[in-house]
Amino acid sequence: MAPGPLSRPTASSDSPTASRDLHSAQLQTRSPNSLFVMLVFVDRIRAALTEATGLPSDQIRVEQPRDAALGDFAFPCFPLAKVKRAAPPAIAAELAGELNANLPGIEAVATGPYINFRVDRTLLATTVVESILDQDSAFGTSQEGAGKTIVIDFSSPNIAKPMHVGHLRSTIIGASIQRMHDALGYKTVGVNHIGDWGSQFGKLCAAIARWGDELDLDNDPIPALLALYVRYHEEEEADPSLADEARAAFRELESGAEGKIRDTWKRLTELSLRELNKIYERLGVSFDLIRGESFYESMLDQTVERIESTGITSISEGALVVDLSEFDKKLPPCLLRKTDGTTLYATRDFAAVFHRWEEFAFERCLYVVAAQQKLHFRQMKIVLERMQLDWVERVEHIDFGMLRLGEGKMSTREGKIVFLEELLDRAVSEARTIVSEKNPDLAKSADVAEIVGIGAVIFHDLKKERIKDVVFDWNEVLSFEGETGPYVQYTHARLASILRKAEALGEGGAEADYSRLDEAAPILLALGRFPDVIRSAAQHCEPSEIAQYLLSLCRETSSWYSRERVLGQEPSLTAARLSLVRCAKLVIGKGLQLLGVVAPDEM
RNA sequence: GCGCCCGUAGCUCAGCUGGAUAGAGCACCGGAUUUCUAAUCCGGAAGUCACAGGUUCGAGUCCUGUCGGGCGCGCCA
Repeated sequence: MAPGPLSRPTASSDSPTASRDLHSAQLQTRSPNSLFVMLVFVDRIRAALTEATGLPSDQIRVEQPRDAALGDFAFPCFPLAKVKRAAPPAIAAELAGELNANLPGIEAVATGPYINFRVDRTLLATTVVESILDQDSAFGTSQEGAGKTIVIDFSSPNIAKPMHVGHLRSTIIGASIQRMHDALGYKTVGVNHIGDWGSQFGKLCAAIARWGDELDLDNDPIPALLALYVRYHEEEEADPSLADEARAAFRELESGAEGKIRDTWKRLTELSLRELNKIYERLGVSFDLIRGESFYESMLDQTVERIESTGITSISEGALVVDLSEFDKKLPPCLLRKTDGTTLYATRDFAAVFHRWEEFAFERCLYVVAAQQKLHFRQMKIVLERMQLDWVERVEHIDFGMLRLGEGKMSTREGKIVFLEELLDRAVSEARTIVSEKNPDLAKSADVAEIVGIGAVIFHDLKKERIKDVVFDWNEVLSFEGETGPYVQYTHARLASILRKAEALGEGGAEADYSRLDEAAPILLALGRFPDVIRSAAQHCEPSEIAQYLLSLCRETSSWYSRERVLGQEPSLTAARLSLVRCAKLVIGKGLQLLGVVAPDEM
């Protein structure tokens, strides 16, 4: 491809989309009373501390001890040292006694300058397990976002180009952010702002006008289009008249005139969308709206007029711009119209954001777009600010790091590229090999291989903080051991297997004795944190928080079930452990679903 | 040149609004399977948290500077 940019340049050098159904059997957002389990304990501790210290409860920070052996929660006494004019360890020792009297079921122990709290194991197990079983699939969800709308612009590839690994990030991250907000009761609108407009399509239409007869667009059209695009670029260098032709074609397109150019463009869009959807389907991604830049075509004039009417525009070197240098000397101007009168990326983004505001009155409008475009969004926000729109703050660029293939940027032209389809195919094929090795008798092994292969790819992309750059490495993506998606899926499958066996053996009917789950305290504490994790991840738009949480939960769980046997114990013990298994499976499954990874019951 | 982002074990990464001896995975060494999937678990070895200052009772975490890497800087998207 061309050296050119993508619609929303992905984390590489090009860009495209997906959705949330397959996977998202959307979180049901019920249970308005859904208690944040750990909050039950933390609130009590905080209240007791308020009582004992006189500090306002919002100033009391209850944290987790470094070492879990110390306790479940901790309160550092340093801030009290000044007020009380005593050494922190002395304060801790003094407070511990008082706290113990006021916190039935929670033990307070002074350790140096800290007070560590340990919840009674039976109380912990009962509270967490019952809370989860009670809320079932609604566990972790809430209604805190009810009545608020979040618009999420993600994936947004350019049409007429193949999707490559660089397009994965926006798609996967955006879809996950949408699911997290769904879980919190927000109304979410996932928008695929596909790149179906701009001078590049002038080029493509001109190319088709010249050589289109040689094309077979019905079968596998994208590579053919790509070749055409590249050819146009090459010949353009020798013959500058091609550039004029392309410009003329885009001008005609943007004029709205019906005719050959417009027909060609329509056909391109349809063909491309069909291809894109194949990938989205495999990734389990869907959109509420597929609105390309062309959707805003009819609004461009009024958009420019609207900005002009606020008096902040000017003409610079023949182009219509908003000068930003008085705001920040370092900032280049924002271009709204080229010398030839046509619009730019920014113009269309303004049209889109105005339209979205009018349609949705969003709480937040998130742009899941590569960090490379920081300047673009910064300029956009400053223009909105200068227009004195009071909703500027709701517009946020959710940026993420670039994906590179070893040296330098990806370049379709130079063949330095990994196509998305190839990546998915290889991952699935690798999964197929491993499935047949590890579990030759598995019934639906082909389905499982698809789930595991794709799961590995998605999880790999989401486990790191999104701002970090990624150097693409086949060995890393195709790894199914250690901190990977398949590891989490495997943990889920084994828990499912235990439940299946219990069912078959008719075990678990007895009344559970939760006092027997003390060995599982780390798991219970982790399970109880889940609702908080979702909330935090959504607020930060950071799927890696969920991925990291799942890894640590799975570590605890795997370690536990390698030590403790569930089936065939005393009935009350088996029942208690089965309940724990049920809870862990539920949370792991739900966490994976938020990431867009399918949780298999067997693999 | 200017601006933004990143810099934690050999490699890839965690480390919540600054808090108690910096945690995982991979790779390496050594163990665990007549019982719920060994895609697993347990143990060992491995770090001057890029460097230098500063703020603080306390800094991997905040501030400044330096170095290294990435990205961006008007008629592309």
